Amino acid sequence: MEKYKFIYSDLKNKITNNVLKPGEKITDEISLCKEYDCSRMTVKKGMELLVQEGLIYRKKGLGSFVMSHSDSSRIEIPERELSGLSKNTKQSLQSKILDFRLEFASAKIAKALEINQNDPVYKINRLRSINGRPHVLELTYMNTQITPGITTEVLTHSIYSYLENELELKIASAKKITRADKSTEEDQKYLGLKPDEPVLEIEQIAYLDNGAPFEYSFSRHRYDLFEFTSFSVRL
Amino acid sequence: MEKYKFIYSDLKNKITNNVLKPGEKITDEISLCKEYDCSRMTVKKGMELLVQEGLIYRKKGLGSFVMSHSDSSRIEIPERELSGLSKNTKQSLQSKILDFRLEFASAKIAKALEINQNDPVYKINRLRSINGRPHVLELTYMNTQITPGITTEVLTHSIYSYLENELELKIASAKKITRADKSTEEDQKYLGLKPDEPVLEIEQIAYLDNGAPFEYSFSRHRYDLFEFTSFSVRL
DNA sequence: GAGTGGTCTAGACCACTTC
DNA sequence: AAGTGGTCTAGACCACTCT
Repeated sequence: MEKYKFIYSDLKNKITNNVLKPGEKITDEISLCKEYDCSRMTVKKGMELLVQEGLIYRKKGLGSFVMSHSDSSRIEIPERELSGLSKNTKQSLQSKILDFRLEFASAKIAKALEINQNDPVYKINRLRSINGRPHVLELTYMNTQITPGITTEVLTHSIYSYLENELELKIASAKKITRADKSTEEDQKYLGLKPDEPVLEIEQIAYLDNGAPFEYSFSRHRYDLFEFTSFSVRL
Repeated sequence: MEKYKFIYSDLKNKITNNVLKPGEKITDEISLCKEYDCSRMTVKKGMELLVQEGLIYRKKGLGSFVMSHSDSSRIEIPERELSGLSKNTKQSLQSKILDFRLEFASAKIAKALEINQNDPVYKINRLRSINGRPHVLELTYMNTQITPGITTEVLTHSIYSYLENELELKIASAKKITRADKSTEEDQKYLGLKPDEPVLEIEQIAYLDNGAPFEYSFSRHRYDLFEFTSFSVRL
């Protein structure tokens, strides 16, 4: 592991394990250089990751300090996470395939996936449940050129691990749009919602490390089971 | 302005003005060093900001490339933005004060603002409209110690500009939780929603540059007028 | 082999805070 | 004045991609 990532994860561990407590001052950069046997720039690079994550804040002339952290009851999904679910819960996750077919790309889908209209795409509609309880309805379109060989077998497990382990593709980034929406009859049927109960929809385009969009998806979550957390820092 | 920020904003301008087009290769680091008369680390620091924003991607051995960008019809609010609205729209924004009073902090509010229960807090309930049309119902709690002197006068304008210009406080970061919710009768009344129409709620704790939380707010947006965009990069 | 970005160094100078 | 983090330099070496 790179030095700066080691410093980042080492300090992160100390914060989450409460070895470094909220409000507490963190050892200064020069001392950390000696502790980790590296240059100041490397310490800075590691610390910067902690700042971006909202775990610490730093003030010129004063030092670096641990920020206070929270806890919640719903399923929290950090905005940074790229996968839909898999890594975010240690509970048992099932996927029921509602629809799986090839389609001609519509104008909207073609634009998102940066392909031509009417190019073939996989259309995947899955109901994802945790401990047998429906949580999310996930509609996914994928580029058949980039991600060939999708089967029902792959879909019942994790698409992402197939892409990374079998196809050796590197997932690099994702654009997300979050909105609230009235539930449709389909939502109500599969998620067990009443007609007046809404969903939280995440529209996502996921990109490989070569900038190519390989997935365009719409995840409709039960409004009472999900919330998305994020942290932003001023430039 | 610092050199790396100049490089960042200069390249950003070239991308948004389509001087650098989607997919196009960006001049390599060494050449940029000469162009901007600086070291490689400085060029890197500027480019890194563009990567975080999803404007470019970089590949070892290949170069840096402009990512494709989108456009939308609703009001888009980048997740990075800290303010509620003010900067995100050039249209006329009005604030109607529905409630403004002092209250004893509840356990929940005290925890968020890191004060003691029953400490005094400002409670502010505002209806924010754009071009006369109600968009957001904003319930805000503020620490009276940190942000004294809040008046109806201040509230009808921007709280943020009062804090930054009058009190000279520096707003540094914010934690946000995004969720969908059924509209309450109050939501329906002020936002003009039908009973079955939902809201998009953003719960936010905003922090100063000394790590102190000064604001805890709940913004309930019309579901059909808002969506929140975000971009995430794998570490 | 030539070109690219990624990591890292060992300093320098500055701005800010506290004493 | 001493201590802190922020910016910047002018290199080094490595890993990766393409030819």
